[in-house]
Amino acid sequence: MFELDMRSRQPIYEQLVDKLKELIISEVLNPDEQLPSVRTLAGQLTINPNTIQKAYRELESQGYIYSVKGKGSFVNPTSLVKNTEKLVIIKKELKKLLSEAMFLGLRPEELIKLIHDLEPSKGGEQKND
Amino acid sequence: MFELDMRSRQPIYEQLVDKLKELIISEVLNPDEQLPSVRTLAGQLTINPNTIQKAYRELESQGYIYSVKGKGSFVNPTSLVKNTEKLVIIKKELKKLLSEAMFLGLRPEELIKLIHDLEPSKGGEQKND
Amino acid sequence: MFELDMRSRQPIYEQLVDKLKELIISEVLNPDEQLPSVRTLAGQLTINPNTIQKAYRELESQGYIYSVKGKGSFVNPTSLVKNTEKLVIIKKELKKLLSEAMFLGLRPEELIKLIHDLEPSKGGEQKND
Amino acid sequence: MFELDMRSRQPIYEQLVDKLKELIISEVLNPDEQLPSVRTLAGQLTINPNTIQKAYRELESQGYIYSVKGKGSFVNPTSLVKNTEKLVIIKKELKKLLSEAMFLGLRPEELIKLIHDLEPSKGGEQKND
DNA sequence: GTGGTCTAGACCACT
DNA sequence: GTGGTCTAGACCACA
Repeated sequence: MFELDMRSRQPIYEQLVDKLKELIISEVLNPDEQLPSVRTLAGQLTINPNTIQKAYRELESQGYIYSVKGKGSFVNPTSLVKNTEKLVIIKKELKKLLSEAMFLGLRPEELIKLIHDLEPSKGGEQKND
Repeated sequence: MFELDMRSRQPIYEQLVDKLKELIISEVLNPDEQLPSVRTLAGQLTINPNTIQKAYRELESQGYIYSVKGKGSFVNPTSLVKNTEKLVIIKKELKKLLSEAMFLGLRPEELIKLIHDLEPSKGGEQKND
Repeated sequence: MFELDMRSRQPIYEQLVDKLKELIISEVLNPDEQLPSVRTLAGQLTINPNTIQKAYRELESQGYIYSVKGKGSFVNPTSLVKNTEKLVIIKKELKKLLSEAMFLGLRPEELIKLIHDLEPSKGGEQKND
Repeated sequence: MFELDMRSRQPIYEQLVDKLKELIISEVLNPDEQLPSVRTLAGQLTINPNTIQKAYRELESQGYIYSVKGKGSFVNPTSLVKNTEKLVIIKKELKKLLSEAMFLGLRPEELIKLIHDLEPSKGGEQKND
């Protein structure tokens, strides 16, 4: 299910955050759906439960999920996630990446294609590599 | 010349890499032009030469510059930079950022605007905040 | 009657405590009035009786209700609730919240409005969201 | 300097977050001032460095401080902290606390006094019990 | 069973 | 030296 790269420079918990965000954004995980428990997921991925906790906590503070003691962790309804401040930051990062990509030869058409692939109508159909 | 934010979360050497990439991409620094030496740049910016070294090494491994022992570091002709493997990675990152941005409510129009801002005026006109 | 948010971060028993306090404070529940029994309330809300128990125990230790073995739980006459120690704690918390709110830009006028909203209509008129 | 209650129900790291926020809000700690290092503070308080880290990380994600690898943790300029979403939450909490306080006999005058004590002009003069 | 806190101790990345 | 990540293992609170 999850493919973690233990040798990556990117911390494991961040990889987890990214993967889970992806699943939430692409609506593979639906609002109020329960996530695997900290311990179960830790068992499956053979990593320390604390690492999963850290990822879940990060997702919670970013508004993607909520956790309830004694019950579990759940996906937040999307309406709660919207954060305008974050959008500003992301746009800045996009700008940087875009200029580098175009320098390296990314053709605008490809870019447009990339965008269309992400249109909401597609809802999780697209390949992921 | 360089404005480094010593208070930024982003490590100084990464800021340097980004700035230098920008200058190369926007062709402020031309192919085969010599970069300032590690020591002089360190002196100008009043930071540790090791930090500059690290930035130059990173740029070299990414193909943006080349170093000649005893002479200095130089900008690579752009044709050599066009690294398809790198493009694949960047496209993946773009995809991630784009889908998150759209999830958070970025309107496609804004995105198109972002792209157009970068394309025609490639000579370094655009503001960067 | 009670609207519990099963998805809230706040433990269910605490939500119960808050709701019941509200009802007592706004005098919807009058002194010496009997509260619903643990079991019936548990049945109505379809939650575990232990959770109700815990809420009642908490309210009792805070002086808002009293329990009589074999008979049930009852609202305390308000005079008994006036616990100066408790007030000290609450004032401390208020101070903390107030200073943070003002640091984040809460204007004193808004604060005054908040207070006036609570004072005159004490009978439970105000909206609670 | 810090008085931590190891027996409190409130987690240590949260107590730390509160104390540090207080110091930042009351401008005892000034913008860009360096906080004690994770290890030093851990040593002084004889608690685990990880616990300090957790507190610092929380403060960072709330915008009160920023941390730089290899350099240390620093107080953020206040302008960066302002977060409107958080204000909404705080106002809701204030409402709850206020109604409880008034039920317990807090006189409006005392409340007004509390507010005046916090006016920016006072800047950290007030007693803290 | 669930999430959450804390410790002790190791190791990495950055300056 | 600094912050940051990760593990192993203990214990608490909630349902």
